[in-house]
Amino acid sequence: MELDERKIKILNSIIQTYLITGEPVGSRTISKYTDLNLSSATIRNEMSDLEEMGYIIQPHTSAGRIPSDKGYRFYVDNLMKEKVAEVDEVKEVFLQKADKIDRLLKQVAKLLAVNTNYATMISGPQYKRNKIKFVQLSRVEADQLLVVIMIDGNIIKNRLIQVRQEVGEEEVAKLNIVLNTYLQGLSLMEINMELVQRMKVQASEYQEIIREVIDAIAVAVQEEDDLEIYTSGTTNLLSYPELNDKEKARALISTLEEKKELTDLLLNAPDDDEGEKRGIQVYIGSETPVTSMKDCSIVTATYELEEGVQGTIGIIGPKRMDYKKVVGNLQTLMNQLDEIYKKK
Amino acid sequence: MELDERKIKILNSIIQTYLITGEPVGSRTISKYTDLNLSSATIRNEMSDLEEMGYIIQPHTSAGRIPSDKGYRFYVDNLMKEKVAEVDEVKEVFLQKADKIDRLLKQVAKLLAVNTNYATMISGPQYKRNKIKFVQLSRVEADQLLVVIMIDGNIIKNRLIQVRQEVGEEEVAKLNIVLNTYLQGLSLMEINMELVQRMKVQASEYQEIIREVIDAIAVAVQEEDDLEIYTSGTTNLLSYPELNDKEKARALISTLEEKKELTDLLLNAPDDDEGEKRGIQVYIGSETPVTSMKDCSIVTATYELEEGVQGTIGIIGPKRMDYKKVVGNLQTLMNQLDEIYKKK
DNA sequence: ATTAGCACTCTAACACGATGAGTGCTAACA
DNA sequence: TGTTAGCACTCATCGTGTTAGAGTGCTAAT
Repeated sequence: MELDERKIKILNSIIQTYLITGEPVGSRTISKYTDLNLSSATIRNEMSDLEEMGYIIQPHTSAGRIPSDKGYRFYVDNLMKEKVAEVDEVKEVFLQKADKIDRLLKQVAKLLAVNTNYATMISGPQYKRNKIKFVQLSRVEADQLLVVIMIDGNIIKNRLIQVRQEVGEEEVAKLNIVLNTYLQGLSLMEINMELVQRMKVQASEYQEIIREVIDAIAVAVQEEDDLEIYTSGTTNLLSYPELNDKEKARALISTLEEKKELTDLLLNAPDDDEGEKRGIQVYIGSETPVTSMKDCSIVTATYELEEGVQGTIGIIGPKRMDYKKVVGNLQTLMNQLDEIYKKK
Repeated sequence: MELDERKIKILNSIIQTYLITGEPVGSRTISKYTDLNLSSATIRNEMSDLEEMGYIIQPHTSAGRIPSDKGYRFYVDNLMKEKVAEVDEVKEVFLQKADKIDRLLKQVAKLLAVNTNYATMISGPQYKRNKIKFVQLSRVEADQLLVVIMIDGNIIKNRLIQVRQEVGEEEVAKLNIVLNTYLQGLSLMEINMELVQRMKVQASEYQEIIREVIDAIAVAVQEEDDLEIYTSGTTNLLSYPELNDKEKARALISTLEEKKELTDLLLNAPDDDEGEKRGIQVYIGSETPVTSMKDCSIVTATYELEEGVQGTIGIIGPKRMDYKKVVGNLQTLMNQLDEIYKKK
């Protein structure tokens, strides 16, 4: 059987209506509120076909139809014309220029959650590919040093290290010079053992400290489990009747709170492909890798602050989420980010 | 009417039973499972009295009784003998010695949530009374400086500042000396204008930078809105039937997510009074200052890591929460904290 | 190919009665 | 005077039966 023009129109109608009402839609509704001028009986036949083809589902014998995952997928891929989003507020928020990046991310998450009325999550940027801007060693106590590492993108990490031998101010100053001469401008991957050896030679009796510092840098920069994920609006999900199985809702919000499971989702996001849809990905129902979200849909987008500093934003809602709006929102958000961070 | 020995025993029985079952308890249950050897009829009379006195409530005519807020209050104040908690795991967690304090707090929150099956919240420590351990100024770009501030308790704050005039490495070194000579060992309150003036004189043409740095310190140290609050186990609350009004549950979890409203609760916690109950506070039902938690009880405790570095932990559960266990848990937790941080 | 009409199915909503837990009251008892 | 047995009463809960309405699938007519 083929998906002809008319079937597509009907399918679109069904999905549109369902997105708004959240209730199964019947043949009569479609017949009345479409410009096709067909009787409900005809629609019924078409719907029967659509069901057979797997685009829609009947929850029970005498109910209307609701879109299946396949139906939503078709909608997202072919029928949806993106809305130009009305998120001008975004700009406002960014102009406050939150200096600390995590605060910014929290704001974005919240803004999106309020705007869309879905749950949002956002992962902090990954630094791995980044270069060390400078390293600063300071003496706290005789046997305690503070390492401050600044990475491209003005991200600052601190690390406190204990050393066995005592060090004085002058040595610290000397070490600072060594460290910066060798490390500045390097990414973590570029720090190899040969380099470390050379540094150790330079540091003469303070080899151990060099080793400690390198370790600290590695930990601070890599810090896989430091992947911060901020969520917002999780309780929005409680207001969608299709998710009101209590146990499921609980599991869902729990995953959002735990955050562990979300990492996969956010890290495996596709790269920014710079096309119209720039790294925007839609998971529908069982397409998502997280089991507790089988009844939801997730839209993710990859943002990039500066070269190589990138993270992911995700929006979680019911399968009948307003895909247009969500995608639109994300798109403008990405643009805003570009505008502010890249053109700066 | 007086609350005699027998009435107290009965009240205690009712509360105990209700804590376990979560269902209204009837006269017959008490008569059977108490060593008072009284018939249900007698119990009924007594219960009638207790109701009149306001300690218990009848949800509807033909149901058993449940404790009122007043009843719980009496229980907490007079009847409860604290359980010695079985939170030896706490020690384990602490020994991992999470170097970053916020990670530690998250762990504690989670541990408590898992242990008690209630929701927990924990506020990061307040630094206000703390002394500056050292200040470190570093040159990032010609017109961009990084201020690293370390406070007692090894808490590190970073601040990036823009300056109008350009500064070279030597000036930064000089400024560092000035800053540390004047500021080391001072608390924010002790930095007065006179001191700032003296520093400015020393810094000669770099007065502006001194001002900027002081500002940065003030912001970084004070940072009221930076009060981090971590929550955990919020979804635990969904499993208590008495909180399953959907709208209420939503509001409740929402407050926990928003965190704004929690600040009052956590900041106004009473000081550590070093007695047996060391700063542990119990809010029952309508006693709490947060409206969405009218149907819950909250237990808060104040912890202190080092002199002056203190914050608050809160546990939120249904009114029939296991007060003994919660208070016990918090108490051992406090002790552990003391042991590890103070005796060090 | 489309449509009107009809029989059929299924859910949601409501009423009804049975059940049982629990109470309050009264009268008898120690 | 305190305690208890007994009984009538209340009320939430649960299962059942009924009804209304929405929606379908099929068939026959257009």
